Amino acid sequence: MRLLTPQEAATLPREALETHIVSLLRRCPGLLALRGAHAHLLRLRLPRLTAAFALSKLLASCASISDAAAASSSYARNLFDQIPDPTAFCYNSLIRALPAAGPVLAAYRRMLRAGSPRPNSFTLAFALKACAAALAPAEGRQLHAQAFRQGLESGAYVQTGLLNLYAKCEEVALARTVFDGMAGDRNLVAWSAMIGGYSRVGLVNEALGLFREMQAAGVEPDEITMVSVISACAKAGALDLGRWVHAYIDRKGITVDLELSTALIDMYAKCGMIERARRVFDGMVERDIKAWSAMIVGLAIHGLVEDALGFFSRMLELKVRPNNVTFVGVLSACAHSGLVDDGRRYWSTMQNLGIKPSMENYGCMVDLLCRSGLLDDAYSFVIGMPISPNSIIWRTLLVASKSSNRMDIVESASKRLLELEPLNPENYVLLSNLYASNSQWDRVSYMRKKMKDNNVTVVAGRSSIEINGYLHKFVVSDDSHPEIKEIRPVLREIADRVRRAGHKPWTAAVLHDVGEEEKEVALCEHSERLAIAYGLLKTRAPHVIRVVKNLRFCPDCHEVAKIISKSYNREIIVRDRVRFHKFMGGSCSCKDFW
DNA sequence: CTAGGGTTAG
Repeated sequence: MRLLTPQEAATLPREALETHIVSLLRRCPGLLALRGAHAHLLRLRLPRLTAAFALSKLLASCASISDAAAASSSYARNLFDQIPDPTAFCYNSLIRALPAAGPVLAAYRRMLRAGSPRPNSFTLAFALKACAAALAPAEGRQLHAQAFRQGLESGAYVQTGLLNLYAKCEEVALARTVFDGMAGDRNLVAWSAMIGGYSRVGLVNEALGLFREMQAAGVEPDEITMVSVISACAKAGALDLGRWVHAYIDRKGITVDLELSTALIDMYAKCGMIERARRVFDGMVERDIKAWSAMIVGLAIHGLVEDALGFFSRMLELKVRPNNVTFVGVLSACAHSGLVDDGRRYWSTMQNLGIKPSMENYGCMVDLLCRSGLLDDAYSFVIGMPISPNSIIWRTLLVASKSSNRMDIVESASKRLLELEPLNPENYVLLSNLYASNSQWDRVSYMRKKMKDNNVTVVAGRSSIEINGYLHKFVVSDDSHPEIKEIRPVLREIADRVRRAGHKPWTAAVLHDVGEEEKEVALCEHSERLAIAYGLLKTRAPHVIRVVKNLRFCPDCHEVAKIISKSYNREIIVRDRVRFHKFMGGSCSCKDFW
């Protein structure tokens, strides 16, 4: 577009000048461009009112520019301070441009203190969105109270803003309260936000149930709704459901856009159908870094290392810039097949690309070194990390030190782990099992004592299985399932077969502090066995029994699943959260851990 | 000027 000269600007009417300002700012993708436009507008020596208009519009543009939030937000603050009588629109724009919940709340309070203008529903909607993005429910609650005080709580946008805030912060019950309060005017956005909230925390049946309710209420889903539904299936490993939902998407002619495709790739990969994931990926018209990353991570999960690395180079050739998540895929692929040198090379590639390693990236490197038996390298790598290692990293190191019988590393790593997380039951399960398998009984009882002293109780093992589109959940020794009477005999038979197969009814040392005779009961009522029993009861071969388990350091569930598989001639896959041991060529089975 | 979506290590 042609820029105006000051002489031209002086002769133009106000409307024309404002049009010029608006279309000029529309062309500003980043902070630099915006500053350029700002300088141009200053040169025009606009009349007072038009200048204020320009500043407001400049401020509004700050929210949508892509530059580092910090730089653009301080620029936005500067602009705001230059506006003599900021309107509500100005405050709203400022709030939109601020990066964190704290500053947003401060700006909101400043507006209240000024007395005028009053916040409107836009103000609250923006502020709530900022709190949701920053995962700051405390600040959000304050805004919730404010919404009441300002009489703005009934606005549709404020309500969905609140709903979404709670949903994003995983406060599902609060989100539901808001949702229930909306009864009459729930629109597609509200339904989607609520479904997304359930999906985020893994309440798949609730997400799916609400999805059905939504349809019954005559609200037609769009691609955004379906992303949440599909990712709920991915989280739960609900393959049949996921396929049904995919078919539904096709049947309804819902656009499978970039985000939905990515969700589908993730779902198929996490549910074990990597070929379908790949087909979705191949069918995409555009692929951004998240799509590539989902695909690469999916391939890595399945141990398809060459493919994962091949996709990575193809991605680089297409000039798509990798991010931390991409390198999680690449590095974990290397770790899964012992490619230490390649892993190290990718590590420096990452640094050369200016990507600051995330905790997960460090974790991948530790895992890579550990799996290759380079315990000393792994240990010095952990010690040399510029950020303080988290508990996952210490546990990775511990498990590997145990397999290599490096009790010296176990010693110091366990110390650090318990300092870091003295209240996490997972750590005690891990450590006491570790010492038990090394016959260090004094250590085992020390762990128990420490647990007791710290008032730590063990997390129950939880598993789920999908039957006919419904997810059945089981907890250790849980008899609340409506069909428990039919499940029990199957369980007993499983226990018999396990014993006949010569499997020692050994179980986690602290998980069940029980006598010998009770041990077998505890063993046969492990959650995954309950789930497998239910699967045997409800399905016939060749239906694959897929069970999802919550605990990673579960001592023998995969081994037992294998025995049951063989004995019943059924395919049984036990998956812990995302990893399929079936595809790992044994490299990741519990046997190696313990 | 408002609200809902996808990828992360053990």
